[in-house]
Amino acid sequence: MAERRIGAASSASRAKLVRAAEALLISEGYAAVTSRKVAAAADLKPQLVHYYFRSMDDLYIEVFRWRAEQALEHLDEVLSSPTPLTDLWRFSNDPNWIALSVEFTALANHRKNIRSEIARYAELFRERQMEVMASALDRVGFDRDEISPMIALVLMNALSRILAMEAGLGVESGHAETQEWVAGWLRKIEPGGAEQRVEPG
Amino acid sequence: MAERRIGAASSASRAKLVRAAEALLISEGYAAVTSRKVAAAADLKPQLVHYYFRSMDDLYIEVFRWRAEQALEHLDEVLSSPTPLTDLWRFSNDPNWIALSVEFTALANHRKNIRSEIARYAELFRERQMEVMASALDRVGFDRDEISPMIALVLMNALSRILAMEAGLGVESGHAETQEWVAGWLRKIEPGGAEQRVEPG
DNA sequence: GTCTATACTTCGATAGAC
DNA sequence: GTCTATCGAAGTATAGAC
Repeated sequence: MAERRIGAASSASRAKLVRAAEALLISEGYAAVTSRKVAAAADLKPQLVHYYFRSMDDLYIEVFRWRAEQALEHLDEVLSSPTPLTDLWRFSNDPNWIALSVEFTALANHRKNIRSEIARYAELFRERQMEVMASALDRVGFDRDEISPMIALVLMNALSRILAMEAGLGVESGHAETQEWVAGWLRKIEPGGAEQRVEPG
Repeated sequence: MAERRIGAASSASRAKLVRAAEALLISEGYAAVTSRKVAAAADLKPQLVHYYFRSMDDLYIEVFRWRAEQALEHLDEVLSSPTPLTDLWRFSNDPNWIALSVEFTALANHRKNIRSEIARYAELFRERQMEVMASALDRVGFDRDEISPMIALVLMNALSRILAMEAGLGVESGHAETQEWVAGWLRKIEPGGAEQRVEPG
């Protein structure tokens, strides 16, 4: 049978749908991202979702790609920041980004297409962030045999994500103490970033 | 209007539904946990789900409570283990537990009832795990001013969860190195647990 | 290229039979 | 106390009009 026609990638309606879907994903979760709700939020007819996207999964993937590309560009800026690690820490703490991550992780666990797309970008992120971490540690003169940039990166990433996720749930035990510990390290490595530190919690 | 009647908590059918729902949650995600699919997996009629649970959310919460209570009991056993930290690390790495965590975290972000239930248990877990961590560090004679048990706990928890989540997605950069780093610490603190270490990845 | 009318599937939930 | 018959709402997706 003939393939159903798909709307142009440059369409304004299409872009509206992607942005509406992202907002819904963050505020209500992937199960609430239905063709009807997305269309309503974009002020369009539900059937348009299926005209511009072959399936709902395709729409999810488009949302992810759009945001991931934005994040990669942001990482490029961070790389030339005077306080890259502090910026990196704050970036991983962004509530919207965390909410999206949770949704996509859940989705990815059960949809092969989405999983491979996320894995691809996750490797890109780690690669890009490694440049940031390695150059930051080098600049302060840390010995690579004592503190591995990769381990430091994975650690920082894990901490920021879990702290943000827990904070979103209202779990706070140990957060203040851990945030202060991280802040101490950041002050040591990037004295300039200290005063712009985000409040813990 | 009169409240709909709800089946007895001791019912065998009810228990079958909870277990079927958990299996579905892990294998297909919360969006796939519908009354019809749960009933089919439990070999019961779909309407029974609504007889035993006021809503689907109530069923999700019941699944969570059941598994969380099991986890708390497990933590009690770990507390008296010769290698508590190694056990804790392995526990947080359990793929089924991680999959459930991801699903419930996503659910909790958008459902107040579920969120408060998860937050409640998360605090209980941290409390119980703090006993494990503090006693383990004390036993080896670590100085609490140099290494805080709470920070060590949050760190270990964050690492194990993120590593397991990423591994589930197929993301592996830096994992071997980080796993080995953790294993090194565990060997230092719990020499007995080294040879039973789980393979990284 | 863009959008609408419509098909038909599956959902949560309740009222009522046993 | 247990289970079934059934409803109305909501879901994805396609075929066809403009």
